[in-house]
Amino acid sequence: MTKSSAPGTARGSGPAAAASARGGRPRASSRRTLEDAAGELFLERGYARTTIDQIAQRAGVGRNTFFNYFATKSDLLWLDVDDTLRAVPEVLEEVPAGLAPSDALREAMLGLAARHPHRGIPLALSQRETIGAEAEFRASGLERFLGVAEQLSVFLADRAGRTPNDPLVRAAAGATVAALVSGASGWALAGVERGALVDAVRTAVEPVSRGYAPVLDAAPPATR
Amino acid sequence: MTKSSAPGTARGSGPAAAASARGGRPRASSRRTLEDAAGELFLERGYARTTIDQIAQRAGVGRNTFFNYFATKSDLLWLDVDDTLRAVPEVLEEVPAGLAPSDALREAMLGLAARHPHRGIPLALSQRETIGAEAEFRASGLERFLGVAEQLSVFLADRAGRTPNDPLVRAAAGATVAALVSGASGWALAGVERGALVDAVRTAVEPVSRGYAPVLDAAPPATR
DNA sequence: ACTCATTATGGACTGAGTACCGAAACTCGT
DNA sequence: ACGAGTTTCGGTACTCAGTCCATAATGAGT
Repeated sequence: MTKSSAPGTARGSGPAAAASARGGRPRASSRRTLEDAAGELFLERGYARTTIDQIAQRAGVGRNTFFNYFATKSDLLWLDVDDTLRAVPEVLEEVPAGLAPSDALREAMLGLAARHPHRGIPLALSQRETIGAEAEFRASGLERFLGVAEQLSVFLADRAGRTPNDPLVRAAAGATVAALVSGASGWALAGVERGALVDAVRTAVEPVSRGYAPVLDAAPPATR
Repeated sequence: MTKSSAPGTARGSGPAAAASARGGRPRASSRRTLEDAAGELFLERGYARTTIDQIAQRAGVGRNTFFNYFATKSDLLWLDVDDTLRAVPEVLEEVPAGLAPSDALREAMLGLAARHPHRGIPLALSQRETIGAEAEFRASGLERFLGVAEQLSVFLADRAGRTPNDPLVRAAAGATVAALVSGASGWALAGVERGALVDAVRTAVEPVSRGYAPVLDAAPPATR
């Protein structure tokens, strides 16, 4: 890998983290400037042919300042998604406690989808031909959702009275997230006339939830 | 990402590719030497702290020769798995034609598992503390299995009379592969007393297959 | 004024991956 | 035996992401 910067720390790593600290030099509002500069350059010359130096330069900022805001170049490809993904813990807490594990799984994904802004489609996807970062986009994306899968494992383990390392739990969490990603990317790739993200996600995730229901909702093995 | 080198081209990219070419300088049997040197160094100093130069040097070979055999440093983490993954197309062809799509999905995964050598556990997993390449290991692994998911989408589309881009198809393929990975890594992480890989994979994949059965095995939408 | 915390920035460094080029080593046709 | 074509080997040089470190700028609190 190299970096990754899980969504939790992604933006958090930047100056935005120390939100309400006392003193300190004020941020030159560079973050948004950097995003914009990067967006322009990606459209102009493509992702691969854009260097971090160029981004920083266009933003009128030092190269190191870039790394103050983003841990990785590829973080720029996931701006909106990271916003949503950072809300995962919160979303998981909001899932009603009474639900069967398999239902809780589905509802968690729907809750996440409901949070995502309607226009929050990664540049890399909506302008894929122009930006041309297929490979790096997928790689950096997979790591993000792997993080989600891990959180989901813990959540599911709790709800199902099993351990997070239970193979069944991990498989269910992984498959669910995979379905989520498929649904979401299908939605994102649909034209302007795409429906609601929640619907796309439901269609994709439902079967997984249903499939794991018999094994997941049954009483966990006696051995704890 | 950066490189990736899909399993199909992974080894193929190296000299081993031009198997039965006519003339040319003979390979100094370096491939295996490089693998061994890398393995030693990874155990000695860990993955991250091992440079390609060091590997090449210990193997008594030029740095460039390394890249003749491996496209990426992380390829070294997946030697055996790549062998198995390269057989995916073949495995898919061997899945009986009469099966329902959801069953075909499961059988494909089992067929793949059956091919994998019993001792084929990535160094990075069996020696994870020593090697310490968690992040890069996962990242490079995810890409590989994403490749599998894509092949599986095409396969499934064919078997289900749908298109490979059908959201349902992609979701099913993705979820299935996710389950496969969960099962396989659970198996790999189990101690010496692990059972058969096929069994672990079956347990993980079964529910997904079963879950998608109703939607997948039904007649595809009239519109094409 | 002084201290502390935070951000900005510049310089230097590591290491992966790429490009290019010429030399070695082998096959084959003549 | 010789030359042509082909493949591997290996060196030099380069690009660029990401890290480290030291220093200056800017503000809040006392």
